[in-house]
Amino acid sequence: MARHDRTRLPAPERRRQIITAATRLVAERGFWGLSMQDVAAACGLTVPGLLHHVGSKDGLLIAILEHRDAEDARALTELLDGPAPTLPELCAAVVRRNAGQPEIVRLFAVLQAESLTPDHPAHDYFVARQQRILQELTALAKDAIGADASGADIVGADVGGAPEVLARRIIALMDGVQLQWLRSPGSDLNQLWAATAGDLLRPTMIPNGSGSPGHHNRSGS
Amino acid sequence: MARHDRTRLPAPERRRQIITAATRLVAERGFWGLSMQDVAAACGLTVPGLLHHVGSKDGLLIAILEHRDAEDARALTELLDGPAPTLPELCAAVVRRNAGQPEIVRLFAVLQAESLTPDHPAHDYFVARQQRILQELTALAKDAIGADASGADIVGADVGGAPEVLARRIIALMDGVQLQWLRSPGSDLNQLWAATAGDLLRPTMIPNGSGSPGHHNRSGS
DNA sequence: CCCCTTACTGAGCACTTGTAAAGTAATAGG
DNA sequence: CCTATTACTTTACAAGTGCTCAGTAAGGGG
Repeated sequence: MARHDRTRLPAPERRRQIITAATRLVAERGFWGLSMQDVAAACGLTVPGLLHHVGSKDGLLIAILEHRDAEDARALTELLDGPAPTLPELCAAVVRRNAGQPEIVRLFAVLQAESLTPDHPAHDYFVARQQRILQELTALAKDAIGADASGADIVGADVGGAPEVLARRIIALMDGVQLQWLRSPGSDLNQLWAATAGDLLRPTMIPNGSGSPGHHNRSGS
Repeated sequence: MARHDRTRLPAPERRRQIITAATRLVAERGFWGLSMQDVAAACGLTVPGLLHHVGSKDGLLIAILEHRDAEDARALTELLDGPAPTLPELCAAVVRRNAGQPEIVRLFAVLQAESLTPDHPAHDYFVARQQRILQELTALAKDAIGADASGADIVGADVGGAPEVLARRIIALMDGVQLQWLRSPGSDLNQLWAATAGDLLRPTMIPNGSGSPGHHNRSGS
């Protein structure tokens, strides 16, 4: 059990390793199902050795989430460093990114469901996250709708008056599609999203002009 | 700990009590986070007493899921005993029912996420369930599209050719909306669903004419 | 009445859980 | 080279895990 390899690592590096390993394990078993022993073993050190870096099991989860926040913020600002992105652009970017990291998507799917209980250590985190995402998307949706407020709606369906509703719909659809994607191992998230939800945003989704606004012809799958 | 009340119950009744208690606990903590001790305590008996009825922890989960299957089948056939339901009718019925039992919805949300891992005891169950629901909805979607194949599509958005896509979209949307609903305690699922996804099916959704299409007032958060 | 089925308890097994305290050794700075 | 920091181990603990086995007592059928 106890590794005598004595490969002593500097703190930040070991921390990164820990977070990486723990992320995978939490995505598989959830937080309640996570054992510090498994994480420690995956990193080649003992449990107290692990605790030296993260303090406690809750501390480990917090570390994971903070790391993800930082990572996502970095990747997102890099991915959208151009001018202010439109709503469809942002959706496309997010989907494209998520398609490449199923483990991360699963991490959030599992944790999001698990943390519905108020006494889950990540409960507050996910409440705040949900609220933040909803606000951001609502703002973008307002732009998307307002830009085309002339008459024909830019989105494929009736929005119902509030851009918040459009934001909620997008969030719900993405969560649901991602769940389906994760459950069918062979599938591609990009395809699944484009087929299932693409035409809700299609008109402005493709910058280069093949898609003329107004009508979208029903294309084969 | 050990109850001396000696309230001895007949097997089916105790089983029902166990399943009810366990359902609530699994919905809160997931299956990995569930402890037999908690279930036993909630039923006022000891752990071996509980094991006498369900055999093992996995057996308990199986019992829960089987009970839910039976219960859902019963409620659904009762709710739709009329002629063959259209797709919007079925959606409305499901939503209306789910709105009244958030704990059950949460049970499935948590378990569905947790069981993404193949070694979860409910993995196969949810794979099969997902497949079954998709087939059923696809069949209904085929009818819904075919019935209105004349020109204007019955659904609010481009279907993309395959009724399966419409089914997938509905499933995804419902899963996502339910998640949002569960996370904001005050909200009403009926409203949330109508606002977020209603206009995807609205045209045929309301048989009796009170609801004129076009507007629905915005629901609160 | 008795007896036999059965719902249930008590004790205990062989772990595993997260965490604390104290000691060891590798490394960086002077 | 020496010393202070610190990454890490060993040991230990108290509690909790699912589960087994043998026993007890309640309730229904004869």
